[in-house]
Amino acid sequence: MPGIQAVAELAGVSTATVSRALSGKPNVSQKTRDAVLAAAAELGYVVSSNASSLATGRTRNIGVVVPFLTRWFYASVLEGAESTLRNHGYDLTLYNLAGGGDERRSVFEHFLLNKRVDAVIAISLELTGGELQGLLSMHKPVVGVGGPLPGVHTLSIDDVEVAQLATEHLLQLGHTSIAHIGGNDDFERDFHLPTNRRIGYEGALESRGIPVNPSLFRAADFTIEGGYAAAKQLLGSPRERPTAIFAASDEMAIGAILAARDMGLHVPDDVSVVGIDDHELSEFFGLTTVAQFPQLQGRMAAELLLDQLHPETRTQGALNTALPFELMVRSSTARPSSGRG
Amino acid sequence: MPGIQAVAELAGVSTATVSRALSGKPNVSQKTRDAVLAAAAELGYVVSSNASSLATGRTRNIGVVVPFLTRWFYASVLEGAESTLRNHGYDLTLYNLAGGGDERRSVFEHFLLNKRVDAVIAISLELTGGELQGLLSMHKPVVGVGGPLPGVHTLSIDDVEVAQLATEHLLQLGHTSIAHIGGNDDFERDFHLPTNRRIGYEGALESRGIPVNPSLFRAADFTIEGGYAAAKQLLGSPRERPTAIFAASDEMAIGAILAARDMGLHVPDDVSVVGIDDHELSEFFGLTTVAQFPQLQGRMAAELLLDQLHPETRTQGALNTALPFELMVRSSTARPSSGRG
DNA sequence: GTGAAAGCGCTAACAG
DNA sequence: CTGTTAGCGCTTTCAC
Repeated sequence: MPGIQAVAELAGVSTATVSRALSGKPNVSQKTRDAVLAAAAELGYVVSSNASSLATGRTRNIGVVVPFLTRWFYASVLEGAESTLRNHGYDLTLYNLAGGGDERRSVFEHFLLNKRVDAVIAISLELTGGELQGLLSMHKPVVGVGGPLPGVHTLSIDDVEVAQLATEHLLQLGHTSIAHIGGNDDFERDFHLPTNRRIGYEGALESRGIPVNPSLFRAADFTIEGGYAAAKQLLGSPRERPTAIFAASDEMAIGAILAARDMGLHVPDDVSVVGIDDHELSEFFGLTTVAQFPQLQGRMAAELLLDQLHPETRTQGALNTALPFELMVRSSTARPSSGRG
Repeated sequence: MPGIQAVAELAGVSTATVSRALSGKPNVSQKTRDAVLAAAAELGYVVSSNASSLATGRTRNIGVVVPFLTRWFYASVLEGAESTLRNHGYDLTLYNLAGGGDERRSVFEHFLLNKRVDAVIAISLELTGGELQGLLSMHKPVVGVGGPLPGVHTLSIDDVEVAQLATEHLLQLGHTSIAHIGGNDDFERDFHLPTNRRIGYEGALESRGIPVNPSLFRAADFTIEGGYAAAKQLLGSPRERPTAIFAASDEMAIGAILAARDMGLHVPDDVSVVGIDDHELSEFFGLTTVAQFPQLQGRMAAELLLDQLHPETRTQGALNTALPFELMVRSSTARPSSGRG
């Protein structure tokens, strides 16, 4: 494991010059630079990032905190962030909060407890004032994904808008009896996502003069299983079986499709289903959905952060950036069949 | 951002004592230790892991390389590793190879290029001689999950055995016409997993004197979609429709269940289906499967590594540890119905 | 354009 | 049990 000294000796220059040459600093003659590069290559020299970090105060390592790892959505955001960061020469250290309980505190103390990261990306996590304070007081830029965070750059999708779009698609097809499978309270912490989507849904109905029917709402846990159970309730109602279901996530929407099938109902003839996400399984199920592009979200978060880390390139923008979304119409939605109510 | 010096002054001791007290070293009087702890708390002092790493040569950070992030299986292994590492005070830096192409080389050069990690966990990755060499020559312990790696501690499941168990379950129920949906060549790199599972399947058949019928085999890509397509082929055969399908993964098995349903076949009455993994969706689909416990695998890998990092506690074991697996019988398998062949 | 030297913040002998 | 003193391996003024 040769050090910078060894390279310096081999190249016949000082360690200072080696450092300059290797980090692409301007004040080095081409000739010297070549010699240093050759020497470094010959010895297989690699800088010690610790030593370098200690000297510069920057680690080229950023922390990413996620609430779950095994859900497709979060894994995708993470994937987007990881590849972008690595392409820029940054490492990513991962903190997963899924364990619950003390995990969270331990993670945030970890962050503060070791200045190993230059910055933090928080995915779908509503940081507390204290957590944010801690990070910012150590001059660690923070970027949030999923909702607004006071005083921090964030990226988020307009959940109200997205839900409205999904519902409008159903309305435009002619549905008037539209059920909604929303998120339950456990997910409210996460920027009130269930409430926002429900607001969008209700708003769309009301703007068409359709009264909101509370019995057409069910809360679930964003899983296929949860969506399945909720849909069974909804579709089993003998009196007011809806002709369409808008689920707050694709996984729940897929659960709804499976529930319909199990009840002998045909999608979309008997019931239309629309979700949100564009989950990897959605195409397979022919699910109409509002796509949000999690990998892109991860990438954008990483880029936003890198921007902040390199003020010379800084492109100062608004504090909260709106994320793109798009209605993907597939085969799970159609006009309500005339044969039924 | 107070340094160790500030704490030393406040506590009225030397920096060496602060260091000792804070890292729980034995030679410190209780009284002094308390004073130091108090001072550190008062100042909100946190060690600089860089400085510490530089001085000790150890980073308390370990690198984890995964081939994919968005597949439930890998995410689960990662989750297991992350939580146990963090519980032991280690950070995890993540390297995802899903991008393909140059990613892999860049990652391994990264590892060698910065001594930021103390060790590496490679998940379902058959490292090349060069990659291994590089790591080991820098004295970085490596633990592999998923298959044997020369000269390195590894954890792996006995794929032949697992496949045999799944197939035997079907045989014991009385099936004789058992199809197999295996993995395609893209997954061979990964410790020949498809081949091994196929060997187990064929071995089980042969030991019962049932000839292997090549037309009852289909290769797919481990996804629901792939399993669906393969199963359609298998079940659509007018002459030799199998009474059971053994899929090399739960996702493919779920695809098979959905295919059967779409063809109007009933599971398990018309066709039994068994998979491998115990995927998070398997219970929902009532899928009989051979569970392998990915989170546990991650945890065990982390523990094995920590063992190697702390030789004082070292429990030297075999180079390759067998991972547990277990048949979970649910409702997708039953005796072949007497009404059919 | 290049070298000398002073740290970055901590830990680990070595004394005492 | 505690303090002194070297570094760990690099970067960065400041001179030349």
